[in-house]
Amino acid sequence: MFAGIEISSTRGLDCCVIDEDRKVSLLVKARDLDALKPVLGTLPPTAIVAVAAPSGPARDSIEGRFAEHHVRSLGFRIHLTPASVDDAPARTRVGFGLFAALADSGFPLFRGDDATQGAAIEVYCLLSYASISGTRRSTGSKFDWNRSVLRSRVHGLPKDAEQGTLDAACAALTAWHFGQGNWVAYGDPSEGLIVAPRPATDLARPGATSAGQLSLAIETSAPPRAITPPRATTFADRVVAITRQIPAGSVATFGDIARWAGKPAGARAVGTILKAHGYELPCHRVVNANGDPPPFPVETIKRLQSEGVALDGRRVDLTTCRWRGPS
DNA sequence: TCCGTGACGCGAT
DNA sequence: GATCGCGCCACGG
Repeated sequence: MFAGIEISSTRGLDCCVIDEDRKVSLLVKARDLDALKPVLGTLPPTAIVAVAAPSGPARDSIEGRFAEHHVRSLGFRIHLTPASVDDAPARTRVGFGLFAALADSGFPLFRGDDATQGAAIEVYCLLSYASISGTRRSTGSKFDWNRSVLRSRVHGLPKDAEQGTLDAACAALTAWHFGQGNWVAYGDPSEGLIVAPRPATDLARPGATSAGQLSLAIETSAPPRAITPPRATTFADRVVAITRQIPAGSVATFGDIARWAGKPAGARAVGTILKAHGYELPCHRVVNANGDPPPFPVETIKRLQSEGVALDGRRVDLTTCRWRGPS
């Protein structure tokens, strides 16, 4: 059995279950998570459950999850999941709750291991549609394109299926591909993987990817379970990138940068990294938590003054000049 | 692989 | 306030 679940913030949850022959055996609309839970209890322990929503918050505090960056590098405008649950939209929070409920029901989140039965996987429908069909929607409505992709691949879908139903079926089909071993995964296993059917063609559009930043090519030849180590940007890379963005007239603390780079406790490491990069970065705009600039007394103070940073003696006034962080 | 070092942060004194 | 101790993390020998 292969289940797919789509979450809509306005229309509730859609669930589609298909069998080994990709025939629809169950279609359910649930108003909320509690209404769906009884359905989860009816699934066999070996079922694969695909959910079209993020499985958890981002681990790093600035820029969504690595899975989403990888999918974006393929040209999809996937939403970035925040690091804080409080910042997540309602639909995303429902998704977190759903994955928790699935784990309770015996379908733990797939994290790239060998256990590929009785598992929950995260999917992204637009990616799945493209991977399955080998094409991207160019003209025409999204709805018509989705339906045409599914028409010959999922049997027994009602003619009047709504978008939510289609996406649930697409998720279920992705679960089916997963069950066949015909899948690839994007992202960081410890943070959350997005699973998709193995693409029929190379998904990356020429020019659509910032290959320098995210050279994350997933291995598309056998064995299918191979997951390319996802963390293409190291902590040091992110520290450098963030420091470069600090505007003149503002400063950031080592701790700020460590948090934005994803390691709140890595302030000390930020100092190590910045020291190694010397003059290529505006290191004078990075101060410690007291506002003391790094040890280049005269030069640093002069540069900060010329940029309009408020100084109390040789100490930066953090209350007025602290950068609010990368956008 | 292990271990010492350091442009850090924070709480305690 | 200053200073200390401890934890933290990347890096290099």
